[in-house]
Amino acid sequence: MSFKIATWNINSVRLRMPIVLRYLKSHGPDVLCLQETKCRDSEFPSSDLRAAGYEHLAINGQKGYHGVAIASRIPLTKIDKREFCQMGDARHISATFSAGKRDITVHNFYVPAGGDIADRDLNPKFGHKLDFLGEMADWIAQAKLAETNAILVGDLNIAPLEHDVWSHKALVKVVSHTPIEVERLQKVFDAGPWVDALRTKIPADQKLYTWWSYRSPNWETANKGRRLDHMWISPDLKPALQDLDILKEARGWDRPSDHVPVMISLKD
DNA sequence: ATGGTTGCTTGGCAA
Repeated sequence: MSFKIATWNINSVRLRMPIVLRYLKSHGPDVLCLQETKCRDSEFPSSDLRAAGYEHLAINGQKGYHGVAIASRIPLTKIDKREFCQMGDARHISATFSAGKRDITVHNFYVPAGGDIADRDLNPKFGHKLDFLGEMADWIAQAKLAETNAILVGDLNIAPLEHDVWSHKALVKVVSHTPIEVERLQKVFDAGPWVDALRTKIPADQKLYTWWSYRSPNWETANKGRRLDHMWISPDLKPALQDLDILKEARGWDRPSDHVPVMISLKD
């Protein structure tokens, strides 16, 4: 027996319902975490997800921007949302579910993208991103979130390793891959400490991407991707980690998100 | 070096 959990920045859940349902049908995650749903809770396509067998929903949305949600085949309890940086943004939701003998809590995050200029004095959005990561690290450490039976997923908007981007040299000053962001993300990681599920399965010396910009019409041949989406697990879950599936093919689906779904399976 | 595209909305951000 194993269970599957996936994360996907969907860039408007209402617009993407055809491909969400396609993914659920073809890959059957037990739990799907979405980011950038971009709609109010009342506008969330709950009935379509329920009809597809994902009856248990945890939604934290807002009009037009951000928004996170968890759709699950198995019951969700202890649904909780946390606000960061007193911005009122919908960027986190958590829930607990039973997987075999374990009760696992998943934290679903959408970290601020941070704007275009990697300087907090010139660009408040970059400062917000750094502050958000600081609050994440403090909370994870204080609440001991990663001690046991915990998973952190989401669009963290940072590609930390050299081979998480198509060219380390070309992107080292580009927001998402700058040393200060990588350092802040590392503090969030160490606050667990977490285990990087993707890099446990695919070594750090291999290129690995989950996002390809819309601004490249030939995204597939150019392949200038970045690994912005992450799945971290508490150390006790590492022996249970089975498979990893990064569905690059979904970037080529009709009216795609610029991110692709990432799924791990864990034996229970 | 710059601009490239998409979504939410319909002018201009945000990503």
